[in-house]
Amino acid sequence: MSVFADVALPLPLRKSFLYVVPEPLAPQAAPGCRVAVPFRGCIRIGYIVRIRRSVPELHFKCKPISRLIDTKPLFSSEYLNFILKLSHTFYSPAGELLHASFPSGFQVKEKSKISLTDSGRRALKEKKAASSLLSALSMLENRSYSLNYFVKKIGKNGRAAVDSLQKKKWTAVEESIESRKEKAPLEPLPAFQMEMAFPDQKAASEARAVLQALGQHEFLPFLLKASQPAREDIYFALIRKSLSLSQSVLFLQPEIDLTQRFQEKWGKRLGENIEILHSRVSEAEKKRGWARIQDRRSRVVAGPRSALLTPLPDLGLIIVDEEQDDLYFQEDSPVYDARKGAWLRAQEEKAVLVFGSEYPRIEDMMKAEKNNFLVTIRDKEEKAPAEALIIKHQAEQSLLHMDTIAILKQAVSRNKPVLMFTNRRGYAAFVSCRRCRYIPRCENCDIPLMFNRKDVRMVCRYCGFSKPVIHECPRCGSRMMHGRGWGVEAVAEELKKILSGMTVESFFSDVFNKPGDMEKCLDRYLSGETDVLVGTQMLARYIRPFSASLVVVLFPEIILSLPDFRAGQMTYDFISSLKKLAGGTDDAQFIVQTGYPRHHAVAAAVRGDYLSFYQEEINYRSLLNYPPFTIMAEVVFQDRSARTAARHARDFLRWAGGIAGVDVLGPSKAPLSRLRGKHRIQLLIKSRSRTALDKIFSETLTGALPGASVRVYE
DNA sequence: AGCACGCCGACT
DNA sequence: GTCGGCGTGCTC
Repeated sequence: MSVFADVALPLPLRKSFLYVVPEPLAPQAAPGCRVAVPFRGCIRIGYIVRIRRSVPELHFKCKPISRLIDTKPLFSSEYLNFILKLSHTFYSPAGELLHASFPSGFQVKEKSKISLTDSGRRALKEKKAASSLLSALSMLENRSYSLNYFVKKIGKNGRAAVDSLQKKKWTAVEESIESRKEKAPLEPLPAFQMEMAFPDQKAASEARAVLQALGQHEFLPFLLKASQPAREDIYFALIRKSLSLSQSVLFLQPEIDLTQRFQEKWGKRLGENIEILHSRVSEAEKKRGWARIQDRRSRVVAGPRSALLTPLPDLGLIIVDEEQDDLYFQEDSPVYDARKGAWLRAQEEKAVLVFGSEYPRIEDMMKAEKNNFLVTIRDKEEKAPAEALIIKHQAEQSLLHMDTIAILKQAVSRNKPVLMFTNRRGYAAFVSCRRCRYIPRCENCDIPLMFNRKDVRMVCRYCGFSKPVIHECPRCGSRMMHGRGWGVEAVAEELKKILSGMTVESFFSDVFNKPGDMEKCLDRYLSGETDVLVGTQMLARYIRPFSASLVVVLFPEIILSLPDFRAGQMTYDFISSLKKLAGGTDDAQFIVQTGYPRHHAVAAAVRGDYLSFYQEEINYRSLLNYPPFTIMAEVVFQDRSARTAARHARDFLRWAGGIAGVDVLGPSKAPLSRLRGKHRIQLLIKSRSRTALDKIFSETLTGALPGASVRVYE
């Protein structure tokens, strides 16, 4: 009786492939093992995701696995199940997720060789084959080739040709896999020293419920609503306890820089137990780190969303800090939301899950309240918070209201450090013709080009496309092309005029040419050399709380105009993250200049009144049937040709529209209707239940969603 | 994805 | 008449 295996390949294919497990390999072949398999004439590396003793009648030829790479599974069954659920939830290829789960330093290369057999030699001499096969045979007369190279070399029909050569036994394939051997042995680990002093007993005791959950080997979620310092204390206590229980910890943060700061601050206290994994860590270091993790020598893995895909033995705790941050969503394939991923993984591993935020995502807050896992920590006695003020001003009139100017002048004259924020990069958000309203757009993406003053170019912020700025309108010929919308550079320029004699600097990525430029710019501000620093929300990530005497936010309502049900949350997040920076001195001020002073997201964020914002937002979402009141899936079909994208969308609609319990809206153009040269057609699915949504994305549809990405909101 | 098949426009 | 465009379907 044969044994079969479902093999997931690291390709953007949403299905696995069935192979026969040859008799001798059967005892060791298990889910989580890597295998080499014949696929389209080539040999490829894949992952066994399931072993089957029997299969239904097959309508295709099931090929045998060529080689088993791991005799023991590379992934635990918990990890594999987590990946399969993640794959199912986000309709993301399991093979790609598994492939991203270990450093490329451990990945094996396929090195199979093809050569002529004796009967092949005879066939060549007697010329008893079709000419295409003969020419392929003659290539092998004097030498052997790497299989994958040979297949390409014969060109057209290469795969079919190799298959028939093999069937006739004229050629032989010597399969071999090259894995890069570990050169240096793992360095011995220094004696483990963990600082025993407890940072803040009080904060930790308030989170007693969370601490007690550790070690129970049960899935227990928590939403920790607390300020950053209070959260840190609790995280430390939790990590410490997990380590004492010999459990591993996964610590996720939205951004690499935060992780680096975490390492600087906590690394020493946690001893050598901590492993930082992110894209800036070198491959060699990642490989060593990975080995230490599998060895149980490192028990804490910290990193951004991608760190979620790190197999960890005895995982007992997952922390997702700043959980409201949308950077947790991975947009490029394999697509996943690390928040949902953390949830699925904690469930599978029976671990404790801690979401932490000062102003949680509405969806998570509601879930936590409803299911009673919200832990609110009241603030410690903090440094003097800033006086918060809203100044009503329309963007069209002038950049700054006279009151804003007065406050600015006063702060600067007293040598106070000032930060100013806008959420537009560059000089102007876009350029337009005053006469005919023509707006130059990106050739690859359907968005207006941003005007970048520094190099007198118009650039696309999505794909980087740029062209020299035009002064004459290509449509009506007028010379009335003007920049519109204040970007960081334009704000800085305007400030220089108003605050003559003061140093004003812009902070955003395009301004920095050399590595280190950014740090120098920050240093100039922190040392007081720069009077006013202007930046986007990005700047806030580099400034510590309570370090500015005056923070001015310009027109946060730009976010509110986005066609996104989360715009309110984004606005609240934007304002709150900047409000944190102001304070420390008695006369510190936080100013928001806006045309919508009464919008609930703006007003509540300025007051720091999360609960009232939450109530308003919940009402709005309930009224309009948005998550968390429905599960929403946004399916975007992308293709170079608009027709293909639309056809796929229609095919999908035909299928999804017939499912009971879901509303399908669209197809329509996606908010970014063209991106990097690809047309984007969107469908929105609103579903009451997960089961109905699951039906749409069930196995029956696997592979039938070409070029589509799915984003699930719940 | 990547590749081969198939069916319609401008050319040695 | 063919070369090649890309639209279509498949990979166990």
